Amino acid sequence: MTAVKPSKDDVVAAYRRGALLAAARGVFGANGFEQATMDAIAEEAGVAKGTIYLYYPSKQSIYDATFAAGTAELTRLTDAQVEAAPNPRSAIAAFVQARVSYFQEFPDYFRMYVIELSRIVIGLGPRQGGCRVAVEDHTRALQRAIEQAAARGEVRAVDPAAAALAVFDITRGLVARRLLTGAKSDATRDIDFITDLIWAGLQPVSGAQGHPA
Amino acid sequence: MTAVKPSKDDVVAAYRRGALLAAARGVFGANGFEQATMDAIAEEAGVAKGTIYLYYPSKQSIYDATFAAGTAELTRLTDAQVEAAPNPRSAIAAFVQARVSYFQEFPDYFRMYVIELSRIVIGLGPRQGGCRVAVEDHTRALQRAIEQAAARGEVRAVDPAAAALAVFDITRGLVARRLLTGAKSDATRDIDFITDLIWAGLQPVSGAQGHPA
DNA sequence: TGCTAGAATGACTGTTCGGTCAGTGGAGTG
DNA sequence: CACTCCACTGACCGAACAGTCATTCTAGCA
Repeated sequence: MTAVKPSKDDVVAAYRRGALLAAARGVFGANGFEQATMDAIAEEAGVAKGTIYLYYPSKQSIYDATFAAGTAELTRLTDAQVEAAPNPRSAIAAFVQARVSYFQEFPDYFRMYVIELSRIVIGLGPRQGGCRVAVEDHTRALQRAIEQAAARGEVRAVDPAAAALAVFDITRGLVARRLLTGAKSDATRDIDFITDLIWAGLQPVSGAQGHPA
Repeated sequence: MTAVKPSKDDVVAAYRRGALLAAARGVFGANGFEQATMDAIAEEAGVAKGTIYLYYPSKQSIYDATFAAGTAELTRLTDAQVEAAPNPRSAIAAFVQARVSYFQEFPDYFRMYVIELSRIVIGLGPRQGGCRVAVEDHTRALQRAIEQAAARGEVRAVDPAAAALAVFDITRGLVARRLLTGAKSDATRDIDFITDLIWAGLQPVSGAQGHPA
């Protein structure tokens, strides 16, 4: 509400915060939360350790800020692409495409993301709720697309959440494998494979009844 | 080669090792490698910390032993179920079923497993190769089943490895979600959903050409 | 029962790392 | 130029923890 004009100091502070976040993403991505040290982040950012504490009160807080920044951007991009898709099949493709390319652009964020997902499973995530919501957020647009398609009879009457999560899981696995093998190749083939597999899997009629002997 | 009869001491030692492994699984599963402490494992096992070092030379080594034990068992069970399946569709169902039930029985192992997979992505896994192989091992039987089905024309000519990994990924996600929500309900519905989705997705004819407008 | 080997113990050590704060230097001001 | 202010620094502190080892306990034997 109070519309203060950003002073020079504010701008400098914002810049510093951004630089710290980028450094933190590199260090956290390369080492995970526990193995990452504040000294390493400081060195990466080219400042003294104490300086970080002028901008973030704790290791956890800079971690959270780093993760949240990436998550917000990823969600924004994914949703935009999915919602711009002209039809359900394209929506699936768009979902996979958006995430693969974002993760490929920021592999350090992807590493943080993967670790965070596994921390949730353990139950010691940073505020257990925080990231659960993120997964649901990331999945929501796709889920809605599938829901609508089901309503229009373009796909089987499946649980849209389960189907969306399946795409989510496969995509995550794909990105992980591409990152590991250092795949620089175009991801189009992989994305098409996933899209085909799921789209075919969701078709109304065929296949589902093949439970012989 | 040297067939020594197991002495009483050997038996006691084996028992002790087993107890330590079970305690370690609980602690590592609940905390992850870094957060887990040798003191906690010792307490869980009801021995003094020094005792652990009589059986395992380091924290890393007891971790590795714990993880390897679970992995070997999981692989054995999965392969057995998949190979016993009478047809490809059942093979997929068997794969998912075997893993869901094993993970459900040993949630602590599942937590270690998930963390280990994410460590690989970071690149600082325990012997980077160690677990890569595990994923391939776990996937191999299913992959072969899909391969054969493709050869017989029962499914589309897909990349069997990619298809198997897709099932792998979805299954992992399913287990994670069930663990999180504390789902005690029968997993049959979920397993059927995955099986239907993938089996339909692999069908020879239909679906794949739905790229309108 | 007394003796002994070696299993088990847990206090201790060295190190690592998150977080602190007294001190410094340089930009802004009059 | 002198003075002030504060962003920045990095040596330091205390806690946590892997791993050690001198000591204690105990099972098995004579």
